[in-house]
Amino acid sequence: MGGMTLTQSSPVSTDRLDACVAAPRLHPRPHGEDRYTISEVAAFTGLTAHTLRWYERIGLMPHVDRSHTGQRRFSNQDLDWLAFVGKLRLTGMPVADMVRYAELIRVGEETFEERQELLARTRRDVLNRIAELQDTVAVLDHKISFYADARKASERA
Amino acid sequence: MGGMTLTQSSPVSTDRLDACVAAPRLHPRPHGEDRYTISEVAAFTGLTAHTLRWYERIGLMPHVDRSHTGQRRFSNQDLDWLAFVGKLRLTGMPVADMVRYAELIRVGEETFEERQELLARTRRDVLNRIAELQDTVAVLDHKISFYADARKASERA
DNA sequence: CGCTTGCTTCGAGTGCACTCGAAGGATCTA
DNA sequence: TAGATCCTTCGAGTGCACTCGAAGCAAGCG
Repeated sequence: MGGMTLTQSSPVSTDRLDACVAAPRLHPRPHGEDRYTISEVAAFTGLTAHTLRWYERIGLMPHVDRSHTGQRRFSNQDLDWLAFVGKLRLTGMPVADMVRYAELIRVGEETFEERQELLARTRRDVLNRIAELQDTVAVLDHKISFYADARKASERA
Repeated sequence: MGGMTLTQSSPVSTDRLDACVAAPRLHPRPHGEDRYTISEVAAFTGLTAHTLRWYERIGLMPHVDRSHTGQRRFSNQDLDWLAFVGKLRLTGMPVADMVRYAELIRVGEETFEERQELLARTRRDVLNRIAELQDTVAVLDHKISFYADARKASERA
């Protein structure tokens, strides 16, 4: 697990309104020089070249640019997208759902509503997940303090 | 996924101090009648009988009682344990780590410290996970409001 | 010029956590 | 006493998300 240093992701592909806004040095190279090779992207994201090609194959990358000879050239937007995918992965969202979202982006602006709904559903799921985890922390705290008390008691003995 | 209705879990096995305390009706049957068959437990937890036996096989169940003829009879404590395991599973903790914890319980009270440490580590991990998820929610909010704005704008047009 | 990196396609392997089925027998319940 | 439920052991299958290797060839770079 190498990195995924990139964090702030802006809406991708069809919505490039804030592509360069409020992002001082989030990308390895500035707009204009953002034509990364696959191994560069692998280094930045911690994903392998194999996995990056696989993402593209299954439709999880909304179209990566190519050099005149057919080599992949990833852009800052692609990096943003990958960072976003990384976040979604952390939520446990199945890859199939991410692919769905990527498809909607490929289709165009008429899918804004559906995209919003998908993200809203995801958001709801993530909040539920957070609640579950907080619940778990409570249980853990309970048990941890039990052990703390027990050990204090045995010291006193 | 059937259920796992049980939620509050009390320290299990070696620490039965609060076994019946502050738990008015958390268990299907009261203390004394808590000798559940495997299919009952399967119904309560949503796990299959296969999975319950598998948990035992790999050491994830600290010793289930048996009837005089060798059939499993689960106790309320076993149910608590299963509920706890369910919570840990939600955190993404690998089964091997849970087995480790179960082993420590089997060994006895001299492992209190190690158990406490293990739980503390887990707690830390869960808190990190929560932070990541909150981060993700922020990204999601960002994108959702982008789509909301975009759709409002297109309505105005 | 040679080495590294990249491309494609194909297919197999990995790790995790189940999940299921079957054989062959014992026990429980109505 | 019949049919449901339980036991054991064994081994295979599933789904997900990679992960890797190899073949065979094109391109980049020092």
